[in-house]
Amino acid sequence: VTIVDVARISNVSPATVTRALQGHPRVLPETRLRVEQAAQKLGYRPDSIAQALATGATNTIGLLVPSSGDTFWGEVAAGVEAEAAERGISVLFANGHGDPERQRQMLDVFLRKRVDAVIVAAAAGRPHEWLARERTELPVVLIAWDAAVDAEEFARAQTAPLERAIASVTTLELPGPHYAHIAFDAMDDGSLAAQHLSALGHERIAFIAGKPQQSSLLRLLGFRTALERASLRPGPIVTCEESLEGGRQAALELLRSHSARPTAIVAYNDLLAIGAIRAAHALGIRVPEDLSVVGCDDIDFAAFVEPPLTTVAQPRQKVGRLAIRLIYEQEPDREKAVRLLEAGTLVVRESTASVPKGGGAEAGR
Amino acid sequence: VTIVDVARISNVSPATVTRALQGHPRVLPETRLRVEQAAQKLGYRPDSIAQALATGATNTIGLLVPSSGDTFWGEVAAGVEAEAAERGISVLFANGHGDPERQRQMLDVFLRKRVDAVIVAAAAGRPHEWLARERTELPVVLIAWDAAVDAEEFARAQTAPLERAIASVTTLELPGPHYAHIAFDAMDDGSLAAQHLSALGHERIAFIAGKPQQSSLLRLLGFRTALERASLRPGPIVTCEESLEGGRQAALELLRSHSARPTAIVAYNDLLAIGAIRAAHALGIRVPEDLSVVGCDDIDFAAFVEPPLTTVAQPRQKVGRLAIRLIYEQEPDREKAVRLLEAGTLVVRESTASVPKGGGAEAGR
DNA sequence: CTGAAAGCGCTTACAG
DNA sequence: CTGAAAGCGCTTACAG
Repeated sequence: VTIVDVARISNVSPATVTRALQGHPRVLPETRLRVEQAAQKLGYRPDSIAQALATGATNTIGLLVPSSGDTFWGEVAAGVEAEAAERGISVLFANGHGDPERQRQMLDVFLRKRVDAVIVAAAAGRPHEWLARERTELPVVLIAWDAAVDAEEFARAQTAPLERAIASVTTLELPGPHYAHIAFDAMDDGSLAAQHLSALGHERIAFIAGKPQQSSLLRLLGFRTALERASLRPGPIVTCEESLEGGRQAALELLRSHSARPTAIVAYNDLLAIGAIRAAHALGIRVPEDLSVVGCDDIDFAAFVEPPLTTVAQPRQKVGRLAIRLIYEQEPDREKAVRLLEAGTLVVRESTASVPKGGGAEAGR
Repeated sequence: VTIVDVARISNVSPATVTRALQGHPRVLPETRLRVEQAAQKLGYRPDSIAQALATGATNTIGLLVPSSGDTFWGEVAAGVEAEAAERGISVLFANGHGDPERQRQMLDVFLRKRVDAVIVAAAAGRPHEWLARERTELPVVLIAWDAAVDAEEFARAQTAPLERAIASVTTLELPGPHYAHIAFDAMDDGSLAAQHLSALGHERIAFIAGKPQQSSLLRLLGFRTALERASLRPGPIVTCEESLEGGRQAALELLRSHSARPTAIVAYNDLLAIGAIRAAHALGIRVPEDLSVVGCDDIDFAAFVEPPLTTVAQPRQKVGRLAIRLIYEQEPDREKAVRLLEAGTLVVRESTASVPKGGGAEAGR
């Protein structure tokens, strides 16, 4: 059943059917009614494909995630979908599997499907490079692009004077002009975590860092900033693989040391934090009585471990919604890169407590 | 850049461009080359929208999930996406929020976007009813439709003779003809769990059931079947709200009872199982030394609780992939409802162990 | 207020 | 092997 069926039944031309159904002002109320009834009766459903071809807009966006079946990106996707649905926009969904080549292929599919725009979450590689190769004017919004930083730079940021370290990281942040970027405020995450601990009276606070990526570096820098603000010297900083096991190993190293043992640990993310808690358990160190641990991200099971993990939650849904708003509300001034920084919020659970009596370090001696 | 641009540059008609690019056999190798080079040079990307309008196939399917940002359905979605991507099919993604009306709306969008088929995961309500109202021939495959059963029936199945109970549930199972249905084999899940425990020597095994839904009922019936096979009488069966807290309450009830305390519990799902473990901890009952607990689903954090949970994992990705295969490989004999039952697999972790010495019940006396 | 016509970018019989 | 033509189902100036 097409528009001409409706036209025939209601004794008007197809053009009038379009106008009537779209609420075009200059249509006789009576003919509008006739058309609507005919459409209703026939169960007419305008063909979006034909509409898209005629108008040039598909009312569809492409969403590229780095991995699905993951709660974190799943929720970002949920935010995208929800905001899109409210506006009558559909979302084409694809998984880049963290692989730049794969990502490019999916982008190509999106391009051919003539999406209105594409949202790329946690783009692999350097988006401005592979996007440029596609030769397209398609609006792109990046979510949480996390650039790799080289190992040297990473090491330097751990010890370099704070201001200089921050300055050098900041220059890396932009994924290039022309692309809007919505990022989680990683530096603020690190600050929130450290500040929470210093407010609890901790003075020896260690940091477990992850891969040499901007986000890890920024959280570390935020951590350093908060401590400096509290006139505290940062405790030991260790790097590890981003897994439960990595966190466990790192914490073991931190907690076994004979010199002043930290009374608190900030981990780059929740997985590392949970690993650290396991390490503490294994050494007979109680959490939070002897050691406080704070993670970052508030992944799904952060609330389910023992003890439930204090962490910094990211506004995942919000960031997804924002991306859609950016696409459909923003003046398309593509020369100026848009950049939005979204702050996380501290979620206090049971893995943190006031500093143990006597400063806590003694307990380890 | 359209097909006519390519045609002009390569000195052929648009029709020939189509043929050349599609690998149509009857094209002079030389002209094919010319066309390909022109396309390449211009960065020509055939417009899928136009193709869809001309051919009638969009190479796109619609996927409706009950909630996104959930690992379980996220993984089913990942399976769908992966299998689709391998076939060059795109997936339009929408969230029904478990609301039948909402679901219908999204289906309508899919219909207008002329998807080749739609996959509905965990459909809310009675799919054959609301699907019928859409007056469409669109192929539909349902994944894991879980029908509500009325409370009486639910109660009856706990006590009725096994064979009869099974028979009565089975009649409810089909979501109607015309719709393919891929389901997790819930009865087998329950059997696997119970069988694992009886093999460990447990004889007093309780069951914590969830909402009055088919899946809960079937797992219970599977549980009963396995016990009967092992010549064991089922332990107490309690029902509760499907949450951590619900599981905790139910277990409290089970474990506090002065009469013979169960040495093992099968819970309808992992959440309930984890709640049950918390209850045991609170009562000073050790898991798995004094009490074995097995869950079902293998949700993300099942491996992260203390102790890591023994559970029955569902083939989530597989089920997603299967749905796509059904759509693109199946002979479309729409009169015969296709129904696939996918079995889960037991994942043994640390919440189960051999029955405590002396039968265990004594421990509670 | 309404209609006839052209067009969106492709594909596919039908000829040759 | 290749081209001209018609068609997919809508929309939108352009007339009237």
